[in-house]
Amino acid sequence: MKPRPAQRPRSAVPRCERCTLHARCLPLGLEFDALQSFDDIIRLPQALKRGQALMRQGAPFTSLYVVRSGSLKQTVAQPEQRAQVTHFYLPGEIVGLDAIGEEECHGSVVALESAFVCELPFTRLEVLAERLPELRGRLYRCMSRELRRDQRMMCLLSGRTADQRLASFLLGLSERFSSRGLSPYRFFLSMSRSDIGSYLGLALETVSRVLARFQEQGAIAVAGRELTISDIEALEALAAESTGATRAARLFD
Amino acid sequence: MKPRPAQRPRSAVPRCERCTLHARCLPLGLEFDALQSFDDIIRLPQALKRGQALMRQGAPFTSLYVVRSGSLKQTVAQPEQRAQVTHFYLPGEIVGLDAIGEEECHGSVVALESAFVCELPFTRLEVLAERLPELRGRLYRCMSRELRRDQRMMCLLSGRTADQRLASFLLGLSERFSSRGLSPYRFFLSMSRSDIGSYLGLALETVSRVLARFQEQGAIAVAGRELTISDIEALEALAAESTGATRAARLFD
DNA sequence: CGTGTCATTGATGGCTCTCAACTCGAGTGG
DNA sequence: CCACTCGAGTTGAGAGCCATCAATGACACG
Repeated sequence: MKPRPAQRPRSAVPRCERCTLHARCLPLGLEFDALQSFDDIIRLPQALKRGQALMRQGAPFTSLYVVRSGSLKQTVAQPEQRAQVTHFYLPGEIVGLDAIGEEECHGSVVALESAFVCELPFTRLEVLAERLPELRGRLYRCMSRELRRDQRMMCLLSGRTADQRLASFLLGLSERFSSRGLSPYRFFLSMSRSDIGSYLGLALETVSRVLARFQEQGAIAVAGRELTISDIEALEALAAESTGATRAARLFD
Repeated sequence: MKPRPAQRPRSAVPRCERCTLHARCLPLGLEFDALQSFDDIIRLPQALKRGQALMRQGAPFTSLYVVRSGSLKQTVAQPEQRAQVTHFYLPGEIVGLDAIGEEECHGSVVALESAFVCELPFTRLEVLAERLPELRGRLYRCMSRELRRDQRMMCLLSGRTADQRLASFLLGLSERFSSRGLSPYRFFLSMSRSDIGSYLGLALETVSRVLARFQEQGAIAVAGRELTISDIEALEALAAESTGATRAARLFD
């Protein structure tokens, strides 16, 4: 509520080198002086409350954002369709890569809980990239990694059962939390069942039912949005196994 | 069959400025002398026969390719799953964006028919991009456009019926052919029903059935792989309409 | 003219959506 | 402190879409 009184001095000048996310963020691998330049273009960390929008679909695109803490979701509304969740963003991940080169934001991005983001005005980033080959490389890599991520998602959505989708989703979250130094076995689902369903192409009731079944089977324990993976191997089996008639997955050619 | 005897002199030195795809290709918007540099790094157009692989999943990544003629498909095999078609490439489109910054190719890319591709060795492209800001911008734009394309695909795959997927697919192809100067109403499907099914997350039998039904309804006419769109508005309606209980698509927020 | 691939068509079963009722907890106001 | 409201989540029953299995037809290739 109160407008952060004495906290300002510390965050007034963002310091990437001091950021705990440094190892996972965009400027990874930049030289010291390059990092200084990077600091110069970053805007003050921005606080978002739960439900607050970071960008709105169709609004002019100006900046990329790096999640510093909290989590967000991207939703895309297409004509004649209901809006769908297309992405969840965790700390260290970059929001807005899909709008580069466009005038408008491709989707709306909303905070799922209290969150902080660092703003990277894209025009300044481009100027900086002009003289920092490593930064260009990082950008390319981030984008192509996201392309691969989306393609895995497409594979998941086409022709996998609800069990497989949900198991893969949980394992993916587990891995992302793990690589951020958090527990891979116990974490908080900041998104609703409805969000998960929209993201995975399932009805929210199905999400609820499958989670309950996973719990019966002893693979996980869920209590509201608190999730514990009790048997990760069982979960991996659930993610991999085919519809029942697991006919040898043809990995031909 | 015969190894192109007298044709070589013309294609020996590729000339982007003369290429009929110039308006749709990567170097669009480059100045004349920049275009010259671009010509320098392009390798001889490469011919592919139907079924021949341009890249194989897991092989070292070295180059991007631009499709000059013909069409290709990308397939991605994931552990414990059957391989899936993730992309169809038409003339002017770039193959390999999802492997940038990686050591390995992300998926296999195979020619669906006789095809020509221009090779762009990535290291040389990077060097060139160093001094051509427009080229960097083009690359970013291509990648973010593909990100948006993938996200539309994800929306299509999650929660749309077979009819909607197939109608959207055909409309998408129509538009891509159209923007290449070909007829939007009559074109050749170089991919098999099985490929389409894999791409759309449907069984090949379903693809066949739905196409037959679209024909009954008078929206299209199919004869093998020759496709004619006879009523594009009907097709658009099929792509848009919801499962039957079209409850108002909530475009809230 | 066999052979294989691709495509079509039919019958059946199952996964998941939809509709609906209910529980639970938080926030609000009396 | 309690009743009320609202949203999120759970659970149940039925229907529908689509995958699967299977057989047949079309076509190219050698």
